[in-house]
Amino acid sequence: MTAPEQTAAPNFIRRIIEDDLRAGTHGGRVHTRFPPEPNGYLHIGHAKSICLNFGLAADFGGLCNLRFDDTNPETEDVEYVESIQNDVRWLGFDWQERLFFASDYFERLHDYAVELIRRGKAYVDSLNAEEIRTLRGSLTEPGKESPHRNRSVEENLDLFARMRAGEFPDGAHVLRARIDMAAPNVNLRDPVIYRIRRATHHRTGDKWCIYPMYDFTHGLSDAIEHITHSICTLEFEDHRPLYDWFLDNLTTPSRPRQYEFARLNLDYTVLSKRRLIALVEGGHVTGWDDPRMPTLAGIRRRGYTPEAIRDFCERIGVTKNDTCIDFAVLENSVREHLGHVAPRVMAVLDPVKVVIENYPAGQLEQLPAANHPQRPELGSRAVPFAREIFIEREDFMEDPPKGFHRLVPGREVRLRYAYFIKCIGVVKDPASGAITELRCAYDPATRGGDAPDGRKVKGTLHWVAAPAALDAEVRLYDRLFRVPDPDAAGGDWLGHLNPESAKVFTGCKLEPALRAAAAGSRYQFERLGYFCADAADSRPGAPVFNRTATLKDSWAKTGGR
RNA sequence: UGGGGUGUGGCCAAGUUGGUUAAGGCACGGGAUUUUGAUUCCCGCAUUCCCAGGUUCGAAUCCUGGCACCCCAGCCA
Repeated sequence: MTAPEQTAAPNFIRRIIEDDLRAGTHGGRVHTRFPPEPNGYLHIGHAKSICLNFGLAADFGGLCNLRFDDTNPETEDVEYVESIQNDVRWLGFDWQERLFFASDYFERLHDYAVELIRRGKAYVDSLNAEEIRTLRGSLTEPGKESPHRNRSVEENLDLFARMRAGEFPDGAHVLRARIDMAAPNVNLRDPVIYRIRRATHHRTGDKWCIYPMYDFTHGLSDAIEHITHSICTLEFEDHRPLYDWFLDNLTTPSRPRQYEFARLNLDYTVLSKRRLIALVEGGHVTGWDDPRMPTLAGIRRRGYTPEAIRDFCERIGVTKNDTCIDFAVLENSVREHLGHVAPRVMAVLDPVKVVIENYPAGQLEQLPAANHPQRPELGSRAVPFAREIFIEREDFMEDPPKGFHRLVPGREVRLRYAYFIKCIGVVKDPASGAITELRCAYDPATRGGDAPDGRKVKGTLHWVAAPAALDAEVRLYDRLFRVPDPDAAGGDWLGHLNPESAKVFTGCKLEPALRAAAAGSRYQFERLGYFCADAADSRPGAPVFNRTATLKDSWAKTGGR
């Protein structure tokens, strides 16, 4: 088990567990589970649940199972059960040998259903979906009983057996719990617990043609696994009476309790499965692992670390409040982690050539550069320097606003780890007026970046020597939507997609050490941000980089850019 | 009066057996340090806890009444 954050913040669920432990409620055990349905990829919202469930188990000396809630074969697929396991593992959690599937319990679940029928607590209804809906009543009016509600136990047993045997077409009958059609909580109005569905299940194949519903399955699966605290999201709060009803009316091996917490909402993105699927299928992103997606696969490809995600989940807390987390909190978590572990390196995204007139042509010298100035133990590397280098186009201005302390005609700046240079000329394309080259002079006495006479310089620029530069593609990602809440912004939520969420820069100039960057490795491109070698598109010797996050930029904030 | 939930600073969130000046994080503002306008480091940032009454020597914490927002009528989970 990894990630037992020692500074576990207090929350209402921890308090419940502490009380249970004190009272010896579940025999002093803590056993949770993360129960995804394998019908989509995991996203950052699931990470909150994963960290909560596995984290609680770890902190209280308990266990956490991974259980797939695979009761709807029509929407589920092995592709998802694989990606989900992969993502949970990546996040840093281990379910050891406790990988379960609700489908493993189909036989037992079936027996529980039979037990319910025997006790007169369930019946086969032969109304169609439309009729059942009508009789269910409305939120303010009670429902009406089905004409089949009082069939005999024998008839119900017979019908249910024949449902299982495949004697009826899909939809012909359903098994319903016999509770209360007038219950103010509509979930209790004789909920359907089994339906006939001839679909090939990704695990049980064609063995079954009847499948149990979530409400019936979940609590019983929890009981079978001896789960103590079954933690789910708020929308299931109304289902808790049902959860309890099944456990109260059946003889189960244990008595789990359900608790609900608020799901995560994040600024400038969408987290509903339906929306995520729409983004993928509509071609608005390149796939589930598009670096702009809030999926764990996307976030991972973007360069986020598991540590950062866990830290984020720790910071946002666990409550029942309906909230929306500021995107900056997530960014802060990655910056903090990457700031500590990412080696520094230099890369010029939008290059403009600089010719240092007084530097010997043909000369190439190696200058030492720290891999992490705050962590000398991470060592240093040699960076080549030459007469022709590239600097960032936006680091030069002919007519700068006040406060701009980068390169300007006649002004001296420092090239990081190299020399002071002064701009002595600007070469432009006569036709367009665009700057094509800058002419500079360097001071040989400032090698390494310090002036022996103690003179100071306001700006320090990153740079890459032209003869040694590695050409590469770098992708700059930004928030997927241009409004904080795409659903509430009016109009079609897709209309709020940020057209600039992915900018591809080709011909970027990187320091040569990056040629060896392994796919997935993360760096800080000095003064620019954190970048990660794309795991899918990088080739040996030819990495492609994704921007994970920018560095904070107080100059940009003042409107300097 | 359908049922269930939630309301503490811009965004999160401690605080819950009523008792000093209402934690902390993010964001924001100011300052120091700085060969990344980054990092780090200080300092500031709710006389007030959805509102209105009430109980009390004392309430974010108790009572009453409002208001706002979220979820529920799948043979989805």
